[in-house]
Amino acid sequence: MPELPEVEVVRRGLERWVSGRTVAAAEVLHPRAVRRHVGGAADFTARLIGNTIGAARRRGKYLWLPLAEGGGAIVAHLGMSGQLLVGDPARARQRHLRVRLTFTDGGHDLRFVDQRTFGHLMVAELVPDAFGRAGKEAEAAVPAPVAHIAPDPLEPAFDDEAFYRALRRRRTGIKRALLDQSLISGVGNIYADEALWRARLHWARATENLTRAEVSRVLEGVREVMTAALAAGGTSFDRLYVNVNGESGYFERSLEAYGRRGEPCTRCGTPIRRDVFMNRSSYSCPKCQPRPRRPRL
DNA sequence: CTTCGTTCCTGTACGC
DNA sequence: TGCGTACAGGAACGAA
Repeated sequence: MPELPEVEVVRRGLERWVSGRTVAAAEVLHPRAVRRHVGGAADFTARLIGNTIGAARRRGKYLWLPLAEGGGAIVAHLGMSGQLLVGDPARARQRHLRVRLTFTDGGHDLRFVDQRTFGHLMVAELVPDAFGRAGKEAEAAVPAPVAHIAPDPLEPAFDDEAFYRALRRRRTGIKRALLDQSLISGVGNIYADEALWRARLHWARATENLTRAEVSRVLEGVREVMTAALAAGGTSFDRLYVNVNGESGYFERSLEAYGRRGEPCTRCGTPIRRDVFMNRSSYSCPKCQPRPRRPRL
C-alpha cells in the first residue's frame, strides 16, 4: 500500500524517466482509471497528445506532472494497488493495465497498472497553494484536486505548531486525525500505527487534550518511520522500473506494530493487540499504549 | 462548519 | 473440491 515514502520513490522514477518527454499517444483501457477527469477518457487523451511533461511533483500521496501546454498537470493517485511502470513499449500488457502513454522519442512507455482501481489519473488545472508559504509563483501552484491536501511532515512548509493547534481544535481521535489528509498528508493506516507505537499513544486518544510534548512525539514518530521507509525503498528508483507497492522490503523488516497481532512488543514483550476501527485494523501495544479513559473515535 | 459512516474494487486466505 | 465470507484500505461523498 503506497504511502508517502513509496509515492516519493515513484516521483523520483517519473522525474528520471518521463519528465521532459512529449506524449505521442495515450490509451485508456479502463474508464474507471480516469473517472475523476472532467470530460472523460477522450478529453483526457486529447489533452496529453503532443504535450510535453515537466518536473514531477508530489504532495502527500498525490503525484503530478505539469504540462507545457494548457497550463494543467497530469494528476495521479495510486490508491491501494496502483503502479506507474516504465519500460519497453513492446513488452506484454499487464493484466491490470489501465492507462498507457507512449512518447515521440520512441523510448520507454509509461503504464498505469492498478488491480483494485482505487487509484486514478486525471488532467487538472493548477490553482494557488492555500498552504504555501512565500515562494516562487510557479512553485506555489498545485492542481485543483490537491488544493485541500495539507503539506506532509517531511516538507519545509509543514508547520508543527499549526498542526498542534489544529489538533487541539478538533474533537476526534489522534489516529483519525493522522489519516485526515487536510491536517497532515502522506500518512496511511500502516505508518499511523507505527508512529503511534513510537509515540506511545493509543489510537483513540482525544486530540483536544494532547500535550505539545505528545504531539511532538507523534510527529517525530511519523518522520522517523517515513525516513526509514524512504531509505529502504529509495534504492530501486535507479533501475528501469518505477517501484511501488511496498516492494522496498521495509514492511517485512521494520514494522513494530502493524500486522503483529499476538507477537511480543519489541519494547516490553506484551503481545500486540488488534482493534477494528474505521473498518480497518489498528495494531498497538496494550502496555505502552494504554487505552484512554475518554476515548475519541 | 465538523464529524463520521458508506462506498468503490478484486485477489487472497481461510473455515466449513 | 468448492463455496461463502472476511479482509486489505485511500478518500470522495453525503448525512447528521
